[in-house]
Amino acid sequence: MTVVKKIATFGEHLRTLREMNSLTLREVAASLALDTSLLAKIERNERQPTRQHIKQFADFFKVEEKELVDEFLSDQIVYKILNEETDLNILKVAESKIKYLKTHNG
Amino acid sequence: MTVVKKIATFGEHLRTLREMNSLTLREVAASLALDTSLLAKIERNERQPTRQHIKQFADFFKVEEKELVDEFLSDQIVYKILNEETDLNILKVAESKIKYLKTHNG
DNA sequence: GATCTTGTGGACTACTTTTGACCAAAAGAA
DNA sequence: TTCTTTTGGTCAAAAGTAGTCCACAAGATC
Repeated sequence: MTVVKKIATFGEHLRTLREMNSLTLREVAASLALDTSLLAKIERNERQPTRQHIKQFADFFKVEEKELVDEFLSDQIVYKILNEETDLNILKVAESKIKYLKTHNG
Repeated sequence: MTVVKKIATFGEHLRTLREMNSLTLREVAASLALDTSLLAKIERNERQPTRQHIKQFADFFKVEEKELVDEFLSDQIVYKILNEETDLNILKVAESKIKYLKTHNG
């Protein structure tokens, strides 16, 4: 039986990728010309990665960029919902708005 | 048969409320002690309303505050998705993350 | 045409938030 | 202890946003 770690955030995902490759923060940071501390903060979700960062991570760890982008964007949505203390219903509202816009605007 | 206008954004909703009451931007702005231009921008989604604004609008137009808040928050999500050119799938990802967090954290 | 009203929108300032760098210190391994 | 890894605080700079002010365009009315 394989244990699959449930990954909840972009940062955790990133950290998991790094650990799966047995690399240290310093090593990865050096490879990508990033400040070690910045990378650490991104892994702890204390700083947001830029689009450029995400692309770098995807290239470096050989994963799909879209996979990381979606992880990042969904985090943003999660954060907003938890933070504003609303409920999951707004996801439905958002979904229908998007469908409406897509059929009526282009 | 009643024609129901499909409202897609917070701003449009707000404008519709105003027009249903046959009021001008200046009138509403004066009542709420807002700059007319700012109110116009909010109706056109060029400025984001604050929580306080939303409360004022709800009181003034006698609608549920939560209704307006949800409209506003869902707009934010819609904007993010359309803007980042991802797909509806991230709503699913976000939903499962939230459910996961709620069952595992509190 | 002159005037009034309504909504629009540019330009600007002030304010808030966020980033990324730097460095010190904690934590962990050997 | 010593070396390495990770964490965390601080801060200047950059980026983003709000709200104000003013001028203008379109439309209505006289």
